Amino acid sequence: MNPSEAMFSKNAGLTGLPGYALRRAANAMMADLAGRLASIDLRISDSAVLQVIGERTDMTSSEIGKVLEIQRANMAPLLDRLESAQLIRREPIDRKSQAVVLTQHGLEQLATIRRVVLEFEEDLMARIPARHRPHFLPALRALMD
Amino acid sequence: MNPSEAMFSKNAGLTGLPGYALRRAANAMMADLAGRLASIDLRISDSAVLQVIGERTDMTSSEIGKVLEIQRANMAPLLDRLESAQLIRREPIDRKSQAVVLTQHGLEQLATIRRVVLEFEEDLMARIPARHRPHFLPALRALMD
DNA sequence: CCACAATGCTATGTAATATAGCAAAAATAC
DNA sequence: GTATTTTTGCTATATTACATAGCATTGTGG
Repeated sequence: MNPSEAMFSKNAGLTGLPGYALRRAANAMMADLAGRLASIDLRISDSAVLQVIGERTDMTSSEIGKVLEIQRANMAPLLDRLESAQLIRREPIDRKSQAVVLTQHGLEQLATIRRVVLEFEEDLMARIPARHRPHFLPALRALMD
Repeated sequence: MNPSEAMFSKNAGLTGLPGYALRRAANAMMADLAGRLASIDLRISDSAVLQVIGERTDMTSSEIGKVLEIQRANMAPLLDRLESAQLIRREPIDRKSQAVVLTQHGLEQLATIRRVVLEFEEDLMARIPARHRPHFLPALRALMD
């Protein structure tokens, strides 16, 4: 079934449309992941930030933002939150920039995050029938730019 | 590349994770569609509601909500907005329920919506490499429930 | 008939994302 | 080396989707 078939057949409703299905699947996935992260008091975007600064210790706020497509304006309160929770520290690089680095507690939480996220990702893939599975990520990446 | 490979290789960053890629793809898609619908002053969820009541003229607010997974509480302001825009009317069924029906203007807008959405869906599918394309919707539907 | 469920709704909160603007510092162009 | 432009980090605020709690009324099944 292609989009125009889906639009004019009332069988599947809007769920026959890939764009609509994409939205619904993403919502369900986000709710699932948010639930899993709630137990460690983190939001989805918090965990994404912690994951990227887990690799490098010299990333600035705007670099993190570029990687995750989070705008500078939104990074500020996000990092404030992580700093209040003692998960990160801001360390001056020069008089303008600052590195965002994990604290000890942040490093410990990151281990948990990695476990939770990995399990989540595996559960997600497991729900996709095997023959479609290898095509899923490549298709998404084509849509991401 | 499977999730655990992706989590511990810094090549792809988080975009190697299907869940993260799903979120990013959905965001990009939503922004695109929202932009296309902005020209006719509609939100994505507005257009979804108009599309479902285009098929039947006897749906109540809560039935629409069930189909689209929009909660009753959120249907009220949404329908208010569509009613102010003269796109729908609420017609009493009994003293409790009411049918949500398209006005003449709503019917005209629906034609535009269908055109815009169909074009959007086709553009979306066109961005996915052909070999992955047939697997995309089935995979998403497996994740939706 | 009466307990229970459904309907439509208000009020409110949360999360992700967006825009506009700003001061200071750094990078660059000349 | 000074001048212009860009970058950085930030505040304030708005938008959109979605969530929870509660409520009065009405319909329905035992």
